Amino acid sequence: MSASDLQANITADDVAVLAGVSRWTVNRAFKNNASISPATREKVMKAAQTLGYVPDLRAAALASDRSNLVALLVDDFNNPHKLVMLERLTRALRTRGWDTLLVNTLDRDDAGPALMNASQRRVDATILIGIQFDDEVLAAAHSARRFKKLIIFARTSQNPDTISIAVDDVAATHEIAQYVMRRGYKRPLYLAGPRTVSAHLSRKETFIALWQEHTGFTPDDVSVAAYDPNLATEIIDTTLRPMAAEDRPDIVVCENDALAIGAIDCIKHRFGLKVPQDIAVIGFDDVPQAASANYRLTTYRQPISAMAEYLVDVLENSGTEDMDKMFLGKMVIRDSA
Amino acid sequence: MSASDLQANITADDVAVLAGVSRWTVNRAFKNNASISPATREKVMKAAQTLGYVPDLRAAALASDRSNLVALLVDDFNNPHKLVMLERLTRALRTRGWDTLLVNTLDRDDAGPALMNASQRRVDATILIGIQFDDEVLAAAHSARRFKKLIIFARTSQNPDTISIAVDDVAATHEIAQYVMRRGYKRPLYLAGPRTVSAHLSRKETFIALWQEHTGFTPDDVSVAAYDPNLATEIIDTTLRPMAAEDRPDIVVCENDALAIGAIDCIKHRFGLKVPQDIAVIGFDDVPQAASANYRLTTYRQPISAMAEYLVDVLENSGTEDMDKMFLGKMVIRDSA
DNA sequence: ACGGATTTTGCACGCGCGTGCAAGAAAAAA
DNA sequence: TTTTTTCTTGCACGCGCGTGCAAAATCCGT
Repeated sequence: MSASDLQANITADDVAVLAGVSRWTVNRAFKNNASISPATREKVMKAAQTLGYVPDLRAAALASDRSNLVALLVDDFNNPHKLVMLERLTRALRTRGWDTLLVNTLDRDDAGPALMNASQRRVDATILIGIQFDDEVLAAAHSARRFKKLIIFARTSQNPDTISIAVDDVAATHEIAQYVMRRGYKRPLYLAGPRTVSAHLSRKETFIALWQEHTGFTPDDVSVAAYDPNLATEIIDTTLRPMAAEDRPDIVVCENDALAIGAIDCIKHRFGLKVPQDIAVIGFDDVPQAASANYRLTTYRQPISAMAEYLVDVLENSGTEDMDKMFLGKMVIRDSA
Repeated sequence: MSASDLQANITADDVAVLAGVSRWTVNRAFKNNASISPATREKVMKAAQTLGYVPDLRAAALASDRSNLVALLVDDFNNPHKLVMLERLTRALRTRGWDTLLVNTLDRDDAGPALMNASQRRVDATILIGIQFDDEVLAAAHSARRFKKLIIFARTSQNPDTISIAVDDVAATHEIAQYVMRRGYKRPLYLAGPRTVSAHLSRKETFIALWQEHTGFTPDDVSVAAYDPNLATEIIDTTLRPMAAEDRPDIVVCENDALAIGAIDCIKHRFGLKVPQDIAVIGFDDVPQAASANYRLTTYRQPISAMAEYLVDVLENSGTEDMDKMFLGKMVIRDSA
């Protein structure tokens, strides 16, 4: 057993000795656009390989004040769409050299501590995907000047210090409402998720306003406490249960697919009705299940990959201009409406 | 605008000056079991609050060689069970003071780079949840002595340098096989996921061996290339399609719920058959959807929360004893079998 | 009020690498 | 060959905090 076997941490110095260069040259070899000759780089890399050296990103982050790390705060693990977003985001980030700190916002009051958690790691940006981040929390977070960038993903925000990357809900809801009217549905029920404190025009408000405007009739709506299919099943059950058959909606327009899937389950299995013949259902997101033989859900697909790519663009941009961006998705017509 | 407004990074020194103590006392105030008087701690905390100071975990990690960070490598985002695991793991970790680096193993050949990615952050442990980590990759990773701990979660591994935290597949499969026999099913079809290189007894092999032993008859089996419901639907379709009705299996035993859900969709919607009357289905995992009115899936629930807690125990344990552990889950009987 | 036991506080040094510039080497031009 | 120009390489200093120990402060009983 030689002395080198006992050495716990191999540093650039060790590699430098073996390669016969200075420590700085070693680190340069690992840097992408560094000015170093191909010959020395190869020499260094070979030495690094035999020693099993990889640069220590903690030290690099400390010295340079850039961590290439983003925090991803997630508070809603019931919604299957989260898995899609996580995959797309981590893929785009890692492909372009960014690492992801996944922070589970444990409960409603945990948003503050979760943000603090991220800030202790000195991440370059914090990305919020979820619902519990109301304007109050955002303002508090930003006033503490603890975040270089605060990005709200797949959700619009009115907060001026925040970068919001989302689908244009108003345009999307227009398209959905148009479709619903064109197909001749008369009595929509809007199934919404938890109410956020944000005052901006949500999908629900937009839909209801549009429907009123075009038909003079105000649709009913109900809310589910979380974007959870099983909860949606229960809410639809208690909503439809007391209704006479002729009073029932002819379509349930859902804020997203998680709710739509729960609604379909309820309509088919609790009431023995057919979708779309008895009650149609329309969703939002186009989760993988929406395409399954069982649901064949008509929905609206968000361009998550494009949004994720744009998010990395934002990270790489050091300017100060307004980076908010709205995306357009597209309707996916299947059989449920 | 005062000078302090321009200061980018507030450090413990700044707090120390304001609180009238030394820098070390400031950091002690933020440490849990530090020897510090309640009075000074409060004084320090107040100063920290007015300055908006939080300790820099990068520097702490660098100085102490403990990061309180684990890497979570995930390679299979199609399986809805992953979302459950992610939630439970991040919850257990964060509750007990650990942060999570989520690394998306982008494709089959990315396991090595992904491990390297984790190692550059000098994480205290690397957790593998997925399928692409064959013994070869694990051995390579460990021989590079780059990981303090390599944990395989929810999957058994034969690798001796690895800590495996998983359900006892053999016991679980026994229970499932017993149930299937007791209910009088005669012609099971085993629906398995992608073949791993691991040589150990998988659920499939165990089931088939048990069935042979008890009935003398060898059940058929098919494999799906990924734990993806929609893929499972296609495989079941092509498997059943050429069969005469009387040759069809009377139950499909699935390696997990992702496959079982796809199988049910196929049986019901592609063939118009009833579950369980025409063909029964049994799963593994108990994903949230399994409880939905639509699937009512009979399955086997893994104690993910307990396993996650144990994982943190392992992290906090500095001993060298063998920390592998097998858990027992329990069958959840619903209507699908 | 005093000596010793106990708690609380301060500090030198190091963790591994980045920055920006200057010195050195190599290549190109004269 | 000599002189420029260009490319490579080396280095002092600092990033913010932990470790282990010694000095200082506080406490207790008598």
